[in-house]
Amino acid sequence: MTTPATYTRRFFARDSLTVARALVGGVLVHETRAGVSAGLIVEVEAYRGPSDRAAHSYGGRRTARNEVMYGAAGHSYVYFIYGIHYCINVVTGAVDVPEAVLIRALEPVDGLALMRRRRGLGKEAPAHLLCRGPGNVCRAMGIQGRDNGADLLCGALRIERGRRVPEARIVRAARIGVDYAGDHAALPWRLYDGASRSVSRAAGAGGRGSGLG
DNA sequence: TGTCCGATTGGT
DNA sequence: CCAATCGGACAG
Repeated sequence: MTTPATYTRRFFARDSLTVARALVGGVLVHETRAGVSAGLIVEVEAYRGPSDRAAHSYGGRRTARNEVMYGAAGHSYVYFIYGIHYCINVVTGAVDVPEAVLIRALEPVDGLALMRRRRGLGKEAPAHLLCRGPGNVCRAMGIQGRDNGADLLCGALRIERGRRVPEARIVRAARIGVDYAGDHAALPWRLYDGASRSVSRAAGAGGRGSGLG
């Protein structure tokens, strides 16, 4: 095997919508004592900083929780939500520009058995259900609060270059669970691969078509 | 310290 | 549609 290609700091240091688009097709990898797990990124959401009402950094809000959003791009922003789930973001933009990309779904490519175990699912569980939705991504990948701030350019938790997804397959829609953001809730800043069955339920999977022809 | 609420999920 | 479940944000 050859060494997998990685992204550069500069790649992540762009605006979050641009990075979000470029990350579809990337690969999230996590090496732990339990083993390696990895998945193709098929669904993301861009959170665009202080002007974005849906962002944790809206209005320049800066707390212990979202502090890493203000740091260098390419690091993880992991937070705990609803008393149950973790969500992982990739910090983007320049230092002091608090933007991020939320990883909402992966298409599993490695460590499927480990993912099933972490999810508490049987061996028959379909691959496309393992990392469907941001909470499930973290559960299946073994990502927790201690992974907040990790440098995703290298290390146990990282993002590698994967496949190039054609623009024609990219679906852009409103972000999920941000109704509190008023007008901003409708902006098309959720991007996903319309050809993937691994996208979250909210994105159109689990029933009818995905919106792609 | 007290209260409110969430970038979710899974089942009804 | 709704409950689960608890850390974070903020008012006092």
